[in-house]
Amino acid sequence: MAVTARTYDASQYERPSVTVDVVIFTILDSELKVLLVKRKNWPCEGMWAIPGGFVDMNEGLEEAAYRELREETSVSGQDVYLEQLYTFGNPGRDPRTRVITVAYFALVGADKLHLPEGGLRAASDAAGVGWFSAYTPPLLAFDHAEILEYAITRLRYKLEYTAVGFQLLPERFTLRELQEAYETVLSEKLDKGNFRSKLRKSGAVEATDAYQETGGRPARLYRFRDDAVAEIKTRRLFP
Amino acid sequence: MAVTARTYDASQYERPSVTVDVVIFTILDSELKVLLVKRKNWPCEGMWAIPGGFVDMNEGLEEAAYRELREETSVSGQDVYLEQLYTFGNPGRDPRTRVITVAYFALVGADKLHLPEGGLRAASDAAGVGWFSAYTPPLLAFDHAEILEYAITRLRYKLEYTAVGFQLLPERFTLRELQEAYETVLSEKLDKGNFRSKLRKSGAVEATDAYQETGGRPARLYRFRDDAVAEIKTRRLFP
DNA sequence: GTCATTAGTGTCAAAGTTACACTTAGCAGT
DNA sequence: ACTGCTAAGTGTAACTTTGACACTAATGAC
Repeated sequence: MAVTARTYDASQYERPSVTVDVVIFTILDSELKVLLVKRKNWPCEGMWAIPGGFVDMNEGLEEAAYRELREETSVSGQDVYLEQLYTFGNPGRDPRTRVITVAYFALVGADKLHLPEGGLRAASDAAGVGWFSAYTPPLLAFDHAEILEYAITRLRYKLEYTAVGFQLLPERFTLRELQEAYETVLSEKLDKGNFRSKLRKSGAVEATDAYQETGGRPARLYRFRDDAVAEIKTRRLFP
Repeated sequence: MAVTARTYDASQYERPSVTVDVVIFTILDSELKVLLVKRKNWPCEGMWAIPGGFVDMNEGLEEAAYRELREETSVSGQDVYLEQLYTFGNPGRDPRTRVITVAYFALVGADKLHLPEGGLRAASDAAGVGWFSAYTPPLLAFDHAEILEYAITRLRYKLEYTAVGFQLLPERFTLRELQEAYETVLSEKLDKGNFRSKLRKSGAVEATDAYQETGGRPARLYRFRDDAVAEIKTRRLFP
């Protein structure tokens, strides 16, 4: 920070705007979905965009990201995984003025979503909200396609090395559901036996005594053991 | 970016300042060193700080980081590894005004350094420059201790999974020097045989026909094969 | 009962990791 | 010129992880 710069009277310089954008992922219908909002105003009106907003003067960045998340999905802080992604600041990425955006990505369990569809906030710049397939999104405003791509790459990395995938599922889930979530995000088939034995060794989940109906033999429901996260974070969890 | 926020007339809001800070690492005397500057002015005058400066209105973030790097070390873009680290933006991290800083980290080969000591820039906020042990830095200004810690963590990660360690060494190096660089950064002893066989399999280096004197048998000098980087980046290089 | 379907476990070969011992090449002292 | 020291550089064998695949178990439909 401002250490070796020319001596600086802060008030006399033009300053960029700073926003946070939050790439919100969930899994619906066995697909990785991202939440997008439709722009109402110039520029890029009518196009879809990653939700975001200006950082208030007395608000931390993460705080702002949580606020956006709450405004968009009514999901509270405890129920999501939120992580800073990257900061995008090319001059010219927004035609109005210099805007630097700190992008976050969030994982929300489908069960946590009281879908915002129809329940749009009042004083909004958005003309609509919806979940879109993350791999085949509509044409996006500004440089948001780049941000989304970056978020997907990071999500895949995270999933391979940490236990963060649980955040995409309801609190209790079958191992098949978990495996499908991983397969969806990684776009890759995993071996059932190997997936399960690795999970067992990691100690990341514990069995509940409930079962879920399926087409065949009922599947045991599992729960994520959050006290195990710390360990797991360090070693690779899945192939 | 600014999508769902209240309708927004940019001119009427107060805006934060945005800076870039660059954590510059090198290896000197078998130690991981970080470049720090001594602050001349309030606040935190007399304390050491990570070099940084304000982002100009028409300048990209990475561009600004390269500029800082050049100003501080006279090292050009080709000779360094530079990567965005994290954005720190707690209100109150700078007592003067709201400052959001985009932190970068840089790896510079010791041979590239025309040391800035004595050759300080003129119109500077800094009263001194120096290389410090990254693990036992002096008391740092603002939240720079946190930034440094974060940078070290990231550097270690990077080193384990990519071939980025070469950036810390001169163009030609012995395998022992390379191993020592890794050991220094990871703070961990590595096995000579395993280190070498892994390197051989990876194809990351090629032998030159020069040798370097040592206490015993002379050591072959190697060169980094930059055409191999692309592949290596994806798989884990060292234990 | 049989069949279809999905849950869940076990095995084994191939690949990778780790610890450690060995050979090689230069230098210095006698 | 031999001996011993130092550091370069290679090899091997036990162990662990991985990946492919086959097998058994529990339920509903017929």
